[in-house]
Amino acid sequence: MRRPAKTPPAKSPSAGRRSAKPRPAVAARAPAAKPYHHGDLRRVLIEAAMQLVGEGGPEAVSVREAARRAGVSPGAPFRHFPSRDALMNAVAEEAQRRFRAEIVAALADAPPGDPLGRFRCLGIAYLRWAMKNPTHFEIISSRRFFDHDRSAGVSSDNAELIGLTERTLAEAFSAGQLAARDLKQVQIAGRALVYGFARMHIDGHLPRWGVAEAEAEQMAADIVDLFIAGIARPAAKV
Amino acid sequence: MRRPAKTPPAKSPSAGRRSAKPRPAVAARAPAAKPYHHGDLRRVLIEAAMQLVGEGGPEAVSVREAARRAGVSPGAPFRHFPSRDALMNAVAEEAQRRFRAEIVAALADAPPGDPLGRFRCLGIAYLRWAMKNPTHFEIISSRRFFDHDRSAGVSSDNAELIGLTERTLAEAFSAGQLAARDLKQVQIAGRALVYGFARMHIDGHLPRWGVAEAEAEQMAADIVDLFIAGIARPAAKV
DNA sequence: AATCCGTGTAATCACCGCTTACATTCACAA
DNA sequence: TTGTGAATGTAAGCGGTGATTACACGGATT
Repeated sequence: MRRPAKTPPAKSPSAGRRSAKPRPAVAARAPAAKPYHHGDLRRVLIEAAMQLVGEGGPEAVSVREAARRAGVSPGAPFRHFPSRDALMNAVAEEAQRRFRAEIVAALADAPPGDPLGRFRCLGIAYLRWAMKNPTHFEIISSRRFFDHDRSAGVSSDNAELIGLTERTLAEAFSAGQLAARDLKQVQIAGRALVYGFARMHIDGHLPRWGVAEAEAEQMAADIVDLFIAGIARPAAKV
Repeated sequence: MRRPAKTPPAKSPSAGRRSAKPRPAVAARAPAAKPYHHGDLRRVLIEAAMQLVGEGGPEAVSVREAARRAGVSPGAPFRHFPSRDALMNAVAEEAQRRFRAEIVAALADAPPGDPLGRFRCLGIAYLRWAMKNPTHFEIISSRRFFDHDRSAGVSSDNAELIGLTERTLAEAFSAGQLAARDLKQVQIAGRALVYGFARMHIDGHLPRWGVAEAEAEQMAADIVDLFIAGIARPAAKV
């Protein structure tokens, strides 16, 4: 369902697959990770699924299509993922990992002396990634693909990000850069702001600014600055 | 798909339907709208779909299940909706209508003298409805179910809401209640804030506050107040 | 060398969206 | 009153999907 007229009658692209199986060029080169039958189906499936997500969003991912792209039978993926949702979980974890990596990297470039500036940097990096990878961000957002609280690895990724913002905010407060009193409120409001802007961008709720997205990114920065100006101590305004 | 073991073999609940068709009690009472075969299938289908959305989110809606609940054959709905998406569009329009109605009603109760207070009222009403009807809000948000720009009726509903906030904001500015300069930025930031908070609530990104949701609602109000304090002229703070 | 378990295949099931051909029944008019 | 056309619903079926089962293969262990 939900993919009615995609590959019409088109004879199976894997005809005679058995004899001509590509076998990702892992012969006698290196033992690699898992040189079993396929080589590394699990990873290939995740990559295929991520590609599908990038092409048509989460709904465009089907186990069969991922199997097709990996060159295996429709039932093979179920040896690695008990269900489609499990595959999506893996995809979401991978996306979350990349998201976190980029945020942390961006923050590493920020000057350590100005907590509020680092907070701003955090928001900008967040929005930049979300707008550049809308479908992947969509997966991360929706709890349908993993529980942010459970799901070991991802939980720590996400928790680390939240902890990072909390710490940065606390430092800004200690440095006397904040006028706002309740840090928890500020933290949640900040998250809601960037999350909302990112999702508005994804969901098509933003005016159709220039196709170049430069305007959207400018607006993203403006929004973050507006928020920060709102919580900053008047004398310390940037 | 996506509903593997729901109604097991369970014999069709519509056995012998033909003779005992309920016919929504519209015999000689009143001409009603469309007392055709079924009575008013279109509306019944929309209501069934809305119920399904309320039970399991947008993904849980299937044309066949809606038809089942309406007591008609699986193909019948396609006489009224050319596709599943068209049905979802109708559901979304209905949800959007109710959303708009509640917002407007809430604003009608607000004192006309204080634009910024009305703006706050807008945000609170928005969040209250979104948190009380999470799945319906989800449908409204996702552009997959209708283009907010096209889709006649809904477009006006949505545009009206946006226009309302713009006007309220402009009034607040004229009244000297705002410190922020760029009204467009403020408007988008405000929308992003409430949209983000609502979606965080839906997507499970908020701490598990009390089950009573009272805490979430309190936090929602706090967030709105924090934002308003951030854009308000210092002397005019509420 | 024999065995075992992880992996992939083939076949199959129920459910889905959607289409087509056919049956029914209301509405309007001669 | 009686046709007749259009609106509505039914039955059957297509291809696609997630998921399960029985079977085949092959590297790793003994």
